[in-house]
Amino acid sequence: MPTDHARLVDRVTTWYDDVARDLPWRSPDRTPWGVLVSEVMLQQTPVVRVEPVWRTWMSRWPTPTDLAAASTADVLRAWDRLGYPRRALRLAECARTIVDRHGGEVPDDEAALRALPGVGEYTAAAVRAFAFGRRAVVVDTNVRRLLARTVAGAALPAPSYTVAERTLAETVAPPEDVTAARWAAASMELGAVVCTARAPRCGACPVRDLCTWRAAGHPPDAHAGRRRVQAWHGTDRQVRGRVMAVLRGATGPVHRDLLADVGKDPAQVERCLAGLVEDGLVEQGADGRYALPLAPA
DNA sequence: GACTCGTGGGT
DNA sequence: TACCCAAGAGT
Repeated sequence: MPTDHARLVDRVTTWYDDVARDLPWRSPDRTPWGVLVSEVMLQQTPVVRVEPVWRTWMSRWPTPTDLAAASTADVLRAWDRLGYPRRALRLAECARTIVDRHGGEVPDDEAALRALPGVGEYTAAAVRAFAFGRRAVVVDTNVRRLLARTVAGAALPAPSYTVAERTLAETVAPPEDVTAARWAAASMELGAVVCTARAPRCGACPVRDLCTWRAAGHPPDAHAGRRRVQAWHGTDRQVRGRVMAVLRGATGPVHRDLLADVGKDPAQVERCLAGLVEDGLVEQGADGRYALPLAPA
């Protein structure tokens, strides 16, 4: 099926050249560091929420050296409500690692990128493709869905990333650096704005005539009902989030009494505070009050 | 592999 | 309203 894959790549990349969103980390004057920051922020967080935070962040800490010197409290406040604040800690540690081991420059090879805190298979590939224009097999949730539909004929990919998907993505990715990098950006974009999870806009799709899922009459998700739903109400994550929101908004250390109402169960609040301290997101002073950590973690 | 980890908008 | 889901990583 190389011919079909080549047609898919050609159509999607041509479409992308016309309609790509004008995102700041795609600007011609972008830096590898700016790309890396965007990728970490975009992990599980929508573009619309990341963009303003990214702009402020890059203005304040334009290089890894700048971020490496920042206090943890400043980093966590700048992260604001992007969610999963441990990512912010990892990004700061990532900056320090880049300064210590790579002379302040974002590395461009796979192994060095993967060794950075907060950088996994996806992010390493994305940085190689988007920051350095290298061929990398970039597979995120958008690409998984796009390939599931167009090639595999399924409504949605399997709940967890499979070897078969990885192999398929490797096969579809074109061999040349420039084309592969374009395909990486274009396939993600199509999944994000047209081939969406809930209400795909097939009428606007440049490859609708090639789509196996469409040809099969849009069969329903075979994994429906077996997908684990993310619990939220009453969970530790909700309580942790409330604690972090209070501490971000506080000007100084906060007494435990002011944190009592973030959860119904005092034991849960206690457990969450201990976990946040353990994670390096919160510090408890000698007087017992809580605050965002001052020194770099 | 199964779990955990935030937040807010769309349907 | 309740649920779904978003450029994943680390344990």
